[in-house]
Amino acid sequence: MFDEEQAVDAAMRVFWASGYEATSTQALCTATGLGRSSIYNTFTSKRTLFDRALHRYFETTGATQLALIQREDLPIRERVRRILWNAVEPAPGDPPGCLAINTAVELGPTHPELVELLNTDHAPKLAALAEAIRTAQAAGEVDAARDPAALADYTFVVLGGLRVAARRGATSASQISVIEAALQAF
Amino acid sequence: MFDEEQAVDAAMRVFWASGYEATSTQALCTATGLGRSSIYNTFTSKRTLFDRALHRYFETTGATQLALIQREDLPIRERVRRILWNAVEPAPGDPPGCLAINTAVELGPTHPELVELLNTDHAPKLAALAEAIRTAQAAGEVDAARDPAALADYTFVVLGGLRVAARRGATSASQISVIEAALQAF
DNA sequence: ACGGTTTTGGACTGAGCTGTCCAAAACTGA
DNA sequence: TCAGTTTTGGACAGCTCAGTCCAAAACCGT
Repeated sequence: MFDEEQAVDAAMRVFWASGYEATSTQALCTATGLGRSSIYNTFTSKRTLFDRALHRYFETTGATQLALIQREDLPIRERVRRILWNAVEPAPGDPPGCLAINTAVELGPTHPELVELLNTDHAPKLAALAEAIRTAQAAGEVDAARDPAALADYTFVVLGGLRVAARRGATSASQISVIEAALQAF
Repeated sequence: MFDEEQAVDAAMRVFWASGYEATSTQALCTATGLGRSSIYNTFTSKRTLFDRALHRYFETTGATQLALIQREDLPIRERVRRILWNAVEPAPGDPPGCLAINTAVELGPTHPELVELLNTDHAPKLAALAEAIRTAQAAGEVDAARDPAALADYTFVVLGGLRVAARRGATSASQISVIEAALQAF
């Protein structure tokens, strides 16, 4: 009767902004514009809806991120720069930070199955970036002595750090200067 | 009647492990070994106890961190390495990650007064590290063209990223290789 | 030892939470 | 149009939550 994906999207933004525990089912009803029946009929439980929201987040952000990693027309340093820039130019209407990181921080130690979910989303991006760095090394763009997997890991750790900073209201200027500092490691 | 600091310490670890919202007052009673009366008599509310816990976290971790930043007998790169190593060798009995970062992520966007609190703790460490880097530049340890404040900011962003990774159960090996990659930026 | 204060255990309160239920409304195919 | 199914609103149930209260116990200076 209603657009399911649209409802998941609205729920996603609430979880993203406020976290899992702090989000009430009432807040989800308000945000989606649906009644409790509709939500529970369609999504079974708050937790299931959260999982759907997380999957949607992966699909929407993961695809563009992966595409960016594999843009071979750009030098690797530029690709990494643009990955990190996602943390300084949030799309309008998006809450600060990153739902995946919020989830890892809030629920990681207490919900191992979510950690696994986060990892299965993360692993291919990590692998793709490591592979891209390896190619860049062959082309002489990056010092061949460096470990590509470590550099890929490093990149996402910095991205995570930027996303944490965003949750604290870091200024764009500060984020940008951190990115430039981070790129010196390449 | 009981050791107040010890109670705050126990509460701190529960908040640190599970987050603010997911921690019930009952869990705080169990962890501290106190009854509800004692807790509410002494700490007024869950939120006040959380603030106390956060302050305790600042005092215990902030002091050693600041001391490390100012250890002029060590080269700056080594000091930064040791700062970052805090994320790979957690003290036994400490939950994974960092209470300050967990708080920024979980409560930052919805509780601006906590962000302010986090910032007043963070600012002096940032300033001290920037100053230490400036001194290191004068001694020729670090490229003088780099912006000390940006490098200091960068260091703590990486630390934050490592702490997020720790919440996802990152291996020590991965954390260490990220640290070594991060140090290349200096 | 003892009167006065402080602290404690644990029952209690009211609010808010997730999830259920059902009758009415809306939709469907023929 | 109309029987049959699906979806919806909103009341409801059961539970857990943060916080209160009070009588009993523990503590204290003298």
